[in-house]
Amino acid sequence: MGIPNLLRFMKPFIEPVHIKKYAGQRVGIDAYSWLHKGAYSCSMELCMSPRSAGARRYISYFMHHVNLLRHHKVVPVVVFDGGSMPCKSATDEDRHKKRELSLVLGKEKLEQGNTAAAIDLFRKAVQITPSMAYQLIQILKTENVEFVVAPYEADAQLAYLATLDADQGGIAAVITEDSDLIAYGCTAIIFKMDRFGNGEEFRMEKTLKTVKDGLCFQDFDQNLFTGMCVLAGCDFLPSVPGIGTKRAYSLISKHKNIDLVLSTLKLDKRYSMPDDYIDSFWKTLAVFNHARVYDVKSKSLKHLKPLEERYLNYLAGNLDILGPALAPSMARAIAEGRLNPVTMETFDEFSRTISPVEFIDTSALNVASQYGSQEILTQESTITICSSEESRDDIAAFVVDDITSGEQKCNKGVLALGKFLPQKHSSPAVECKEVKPKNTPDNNPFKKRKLPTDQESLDRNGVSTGLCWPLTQESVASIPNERSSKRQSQQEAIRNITNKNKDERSGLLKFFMRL
DNA sequence: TACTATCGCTCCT
DNA sequence: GCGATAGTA
Repeated sequence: MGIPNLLRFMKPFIEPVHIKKYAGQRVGIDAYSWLHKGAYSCSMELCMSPRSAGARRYISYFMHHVNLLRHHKVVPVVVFDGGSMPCKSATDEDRHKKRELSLVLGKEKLEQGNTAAAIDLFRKAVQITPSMAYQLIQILKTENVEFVVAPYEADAQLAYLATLDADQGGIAAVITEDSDLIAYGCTAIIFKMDRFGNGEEFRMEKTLKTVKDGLCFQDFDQNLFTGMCVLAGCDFLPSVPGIGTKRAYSLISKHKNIDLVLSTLKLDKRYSMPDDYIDSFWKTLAVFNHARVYDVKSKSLKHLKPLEERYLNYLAGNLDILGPALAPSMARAIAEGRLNPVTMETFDEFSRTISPVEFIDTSALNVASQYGSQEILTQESTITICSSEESRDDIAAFVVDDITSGEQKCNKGVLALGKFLPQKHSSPAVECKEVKPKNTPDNNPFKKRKLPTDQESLDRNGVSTGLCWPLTQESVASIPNERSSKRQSQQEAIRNITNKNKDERSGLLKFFMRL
């Protein structure tokens, strides 16, 4: 997903960093990145028994990283994606079917005793659901970790927070795996952060100043830079075939004017630019520049950057392409994690809060007994609960894994998280009612990373992870909306087969024109 | 030759 | 996302 190849292209401007560099500062986290990685470690449980303790290991993964940050005196600010409308485009169905297929095949392999193959398939079937995000939010609340649910894209929200001062709720950098943050003009981004806090840092300001490896962005401003990204292809608009990061850079570098680049490209016989490409291009650029975000201070929706007059004219006053405005009370309820942005239902009506005790009790201890050991994460350390004979009902044996030194020390005493110690009578795995799918209005513009489409998918926490706009069915079909460009091309192949006559971009035009 | 497109593999414990 | 490689202007 994001801009294909952008990270590789920007490699000369990306430097190693350790999270401790941001000690004393606030750093934003793209929740999806860590949820996704965490879910990888328990994909089988999420598929086979989503309500089991093991299926919540993704929370352990997430909290380990949160506590790593806190250990280094970094203040984490977790940002979640908003939801999406229930659009049933062909691509969604394809994607959904693929996941279903992976699930079915995975179960088959498991029955046949081929666990390795089954796990491989379960990894392809697993998805991040609103329920998973909500359960994480409960833990974040009890751990006093600041979080916000973006009205639409988490990326835009993070880029916005990066423009604010810390006393306004701003952040000094963003931790993500998504190259879109670069296109949004985010000032400092940490990619590929590992469990020790090592990552790779991109700084926009530095990039626009430095000349390196034959790349020079000195004549670029933020708009040209974002234009280059859009030109290279993004989730909202595929690139003109044959144009990737390098040619996009060359074109912008040569003309230093987007209008000129587009008209040159249109006249270039080597490429075939769709008729509506230029129109779509400007609207996509408008999204990257002015997406709707939530402002914590004023508790209302704002634009990432104030709207320029030319866009106002261009969009003819219709700003819904940036995501429709929401009533402040609703925007706030979503941002604070009280309202499911997919269904617009109150979470509390349907989901039960999981207390940290229950969480650790089930996910750490039960898993420990099943798998040998389980990590519990505190602000200071990673504590491994062992399922050895030493473990008793009331006090578990644990190993403190010092985050800084990497040393393992056997320890049976002081636990910063005394409350996480198991209760004498371990409670059964928490039953969490899933959010019921409800008839959601078609104009619900949310992102569809977490959209349950039927009861079956709910039962296994299944949802798709694509991007979704307030689109008509046909327009949705035209937008590549997967995180991976591979899937994107697969979808396109399928789409071409299932609907040969459809110009894949006509839908996007309809989308823009409809609004 | 330079670049884009595509494939298979890897993320997790 | 990465590296390797196939395809193309």
